[in-house]
Amino acid sequence: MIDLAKCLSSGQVFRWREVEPDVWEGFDGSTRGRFNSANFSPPEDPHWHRFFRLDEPLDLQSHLAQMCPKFAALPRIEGFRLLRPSDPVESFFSFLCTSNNHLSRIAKMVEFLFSHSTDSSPPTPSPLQGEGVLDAPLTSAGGMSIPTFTEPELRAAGFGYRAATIPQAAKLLIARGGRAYLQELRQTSLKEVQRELLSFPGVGPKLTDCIALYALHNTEAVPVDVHLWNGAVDLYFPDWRGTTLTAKKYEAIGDHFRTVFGPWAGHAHLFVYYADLKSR
DNA sequence: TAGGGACCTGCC
DNA sequence: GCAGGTCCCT
Repeated sequence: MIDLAKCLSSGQVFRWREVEPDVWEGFDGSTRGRFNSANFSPPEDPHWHRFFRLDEPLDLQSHLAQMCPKFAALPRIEGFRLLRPSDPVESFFSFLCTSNNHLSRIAKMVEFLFSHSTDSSPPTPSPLQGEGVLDAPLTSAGGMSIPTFTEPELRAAGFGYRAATIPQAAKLLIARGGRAYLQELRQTSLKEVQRELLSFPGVGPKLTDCIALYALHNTEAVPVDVHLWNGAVDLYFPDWRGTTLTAKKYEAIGDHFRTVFGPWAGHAHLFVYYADLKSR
């Protein structure tokens, strides 16, 4: 059993809305979805099979608890799963919107970036169709473009100080090969990925690991935000209670998760993160 | 290395 | 005031 609402509203993906009670609508890349969250079972389609990671244990939390007794102390989070978004460009820019930000505003910003770039929307002229746009034009063949808005446009749309970094990051991404560059990074070690992503403006250690985990499917990545910090301190680093997160500690937390959970570190992080998110 | 402050906007 | 950080400067 998958808790669809929990999965889609937990900050892994940002393009889904509950359009009426128990009905969730949104996009993964250029693929549209409309699902009922009451008694949800994913469609047989290979696309959604990958998105919901159905080749992985259904009771993920128990699977992880077997690797770590302390992890078993977490409250039960029913039906929760790590998602596997298909389009690295979508995830890349989505997480660029998340720094020091709230879920509700993130969703609006992500919608602004991508609302014109899916094959279901009418091919109205938009800044996305300007120069620098990669991949297919906005046709029924699908394929999402790279957002190439300018800073004033994003300022006007309420992006705040991220209005400066997002166009810069887009330029750099395009210069490095765009979507193909990100897809190549899927075959690259986490260390190397971190080095690459950290060189983007507006991308620090936390966003680096978010992009590694969700855009690149590197499940060794452990994004340490305030919630994961709280949870990790409670669970594994009680001596650090009352101290602040530094670069050293950031690294140590990720290393600990990787030591204990190996390639399931990213999955484990999600439960620790979510448990703290809901407890405060 | 660690600590402190600014930064857009919106909600508590 | 502070938030699901980053960047810049002591």
